[in-house]
Amino acid sequence: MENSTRKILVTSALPYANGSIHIGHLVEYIQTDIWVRFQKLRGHECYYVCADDAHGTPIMLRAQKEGIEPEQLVAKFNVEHQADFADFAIEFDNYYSTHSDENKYFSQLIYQRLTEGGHIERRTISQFYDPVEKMFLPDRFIRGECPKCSAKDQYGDSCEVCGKTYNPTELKNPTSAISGAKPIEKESEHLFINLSNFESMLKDWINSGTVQNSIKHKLNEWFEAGLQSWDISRDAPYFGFEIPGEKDKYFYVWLDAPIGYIASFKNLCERKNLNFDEFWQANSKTELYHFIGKDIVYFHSLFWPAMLTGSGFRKPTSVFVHGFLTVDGKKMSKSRGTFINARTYLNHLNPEYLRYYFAAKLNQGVEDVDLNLEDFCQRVNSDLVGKVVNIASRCAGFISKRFNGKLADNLPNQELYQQFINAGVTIATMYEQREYNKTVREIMSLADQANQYIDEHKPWVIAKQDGQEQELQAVCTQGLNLFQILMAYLSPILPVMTKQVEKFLQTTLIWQPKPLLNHTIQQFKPLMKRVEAKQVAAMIADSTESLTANTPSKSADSIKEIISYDDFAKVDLRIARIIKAEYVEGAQKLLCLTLDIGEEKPRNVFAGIKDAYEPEQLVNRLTVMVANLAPRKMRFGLSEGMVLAAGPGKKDLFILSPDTGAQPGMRVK
RNA sequence: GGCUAUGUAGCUCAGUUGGUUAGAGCACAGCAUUCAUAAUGCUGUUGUCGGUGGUUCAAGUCCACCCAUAGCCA
Repeated sequence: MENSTRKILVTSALPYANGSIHIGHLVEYIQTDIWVRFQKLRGHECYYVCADDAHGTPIMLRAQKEGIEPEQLVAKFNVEHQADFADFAIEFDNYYSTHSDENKYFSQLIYQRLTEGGHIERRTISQFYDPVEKMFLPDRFIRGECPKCSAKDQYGDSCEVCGKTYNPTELKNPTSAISGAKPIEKESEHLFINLSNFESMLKDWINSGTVQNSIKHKLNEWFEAGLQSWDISRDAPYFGFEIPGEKDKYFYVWLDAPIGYIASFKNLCERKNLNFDEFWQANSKTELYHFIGKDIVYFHSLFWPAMLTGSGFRKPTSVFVHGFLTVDGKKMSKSRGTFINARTYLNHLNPEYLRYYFAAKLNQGVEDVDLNLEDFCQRVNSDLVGKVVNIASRCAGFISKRFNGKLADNLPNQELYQQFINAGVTIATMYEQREYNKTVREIMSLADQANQYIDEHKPWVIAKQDGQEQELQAVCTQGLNLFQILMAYLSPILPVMTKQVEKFLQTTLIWQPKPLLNHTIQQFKPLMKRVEAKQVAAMIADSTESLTANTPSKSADSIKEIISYDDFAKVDLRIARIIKAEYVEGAQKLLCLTLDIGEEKPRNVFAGIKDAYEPEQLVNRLTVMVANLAPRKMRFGLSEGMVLAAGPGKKDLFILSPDTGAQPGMRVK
């Protein structure tokens, strides 16, 4: 380990601004955050930047569906993401968005330099085009029958049934997932980065220890297959940055996404007055690391270094690839309740349980990480509560009660203290190499030693002997000082508990602290509660539930969990008279209903029942509506509630009718 | 389908270039202890090392094939 101060820039992959953060994402952010906190703790100059990945077709379409501008959608998720990260104690130096001025500037600059360097080529390609929505369709938005096994309703790139990969144009009976229309093939000129220009540079770079071995193998395999040019343009309509000098062409989201690392850092530099060039110029002496998942290796170890080199910037020092998260040995699943959103977790459990558990499992490899829920409870409880916190808990009582919070003025076992300090060398190496599982094992074996020390000296026996006060104070002082070192080593993993410990010990934890002697500490308060299996069960139930609410399944719809009357009473249902029903221009499924529920002004509600009812069938009918549902802005106007209907959908939808005698505005209860 | 990983005790994982009776933590059992959030200490049980075949004096470790799981195929 170098003694001099290193200058390090670290990134995590940019989460897509189209959905919530879930515990799978958190593996990476927690892994990165621990590494960054470790570097900072050791006195290095380290910056951790990230951003939302805000561009692309899915975001454009989702915003359209919600009837808002993509900027609004992206802004909403930015706030949500930042709140989730903050609550998991993930501490970015800057969290930004790829939809920013800085990113636009760097995207255009890099493109311009690549053009000048002769790395951009043009080619006309033929793609599926949705004639209704008037847009080219990304593979994921085309559905059809698999050309090989004829499985129905498959994506445009591969078949989930037989695993075959193909081009969307090979699908049988293709339809647009957006409009349902039959797509037509249409030609368009696209821009490509000529990757083969960078082949020898990439080979050298990849074979010089920048990625883990298994990733190197994978990349070499791609080299053998031959590098193809990379399509970096998309046609309008597209949410992204326009390509300078082109008409209706935008940068593909994957071009400006990694540039977001640069942009976010630039933004930080301006706020903190840092030297941008020192970190990004071609011959930079600083270190640059990207933490990513194994699914995006391609972008970060081929395209990205090529883009950087071709535009006169430095390349990453290393790309650190990790595996995916499984829960109880299986892929996260919504139906099993193991697709757990960050916020759902936070509603039930302490974030540091997860930070610790991931740390206890993570290594520098690319294998998947398994969250075994039973193991999670046992591990957290026995390691953190039973071993580590217990050391403080069993010593602090004596110090408070018998010595008024004052520690002894010397350590009875200097040697043991020094042994703990010496272990820091190994622990630091393990942190540096991202072998957190080894770090944790090492720290826990120290915790075992500390407990053995206390057990050997039996303060509870000494406490009952007259004239042994000094001995009692000394043993407890030793125990608490060993605890101090353990917490210092754990502080990158447990930053929140670290703060509580600093308050308790009345000190600031540094990497290898001096013993606290002749020093007054505060009364001990429990630093961490045990995880209870029922909390985990509640979290799983919660995750399972949110699914049934979002995607009603056609078959075997099971009854949801029992709710209280109070929960039910929150829904204000009213009898409504449909005074007007009309088609909505441009809408696939909607009818616009005007509803009288006895209010001064009738309500305007959009209902997805166009296939099931003609407007004239509905006029003057009574039905039931949810009157206190938050109004929702849709592409066609504001919907002020919803009418209730049963059935699987399309033609099979049946709205409710009250019995004769009910009047508009009556409460349904 | 091709490729890349992974598969070791009930659970989570270590096992260096092949070398004696295969390890750790958790869980479990017994004993001790009662300072501590029933926490801690000591002792102990547990394995056809995914399967089959092969190379070798010797294979968890190398080779081939197969099975399972995950990812990638721009």
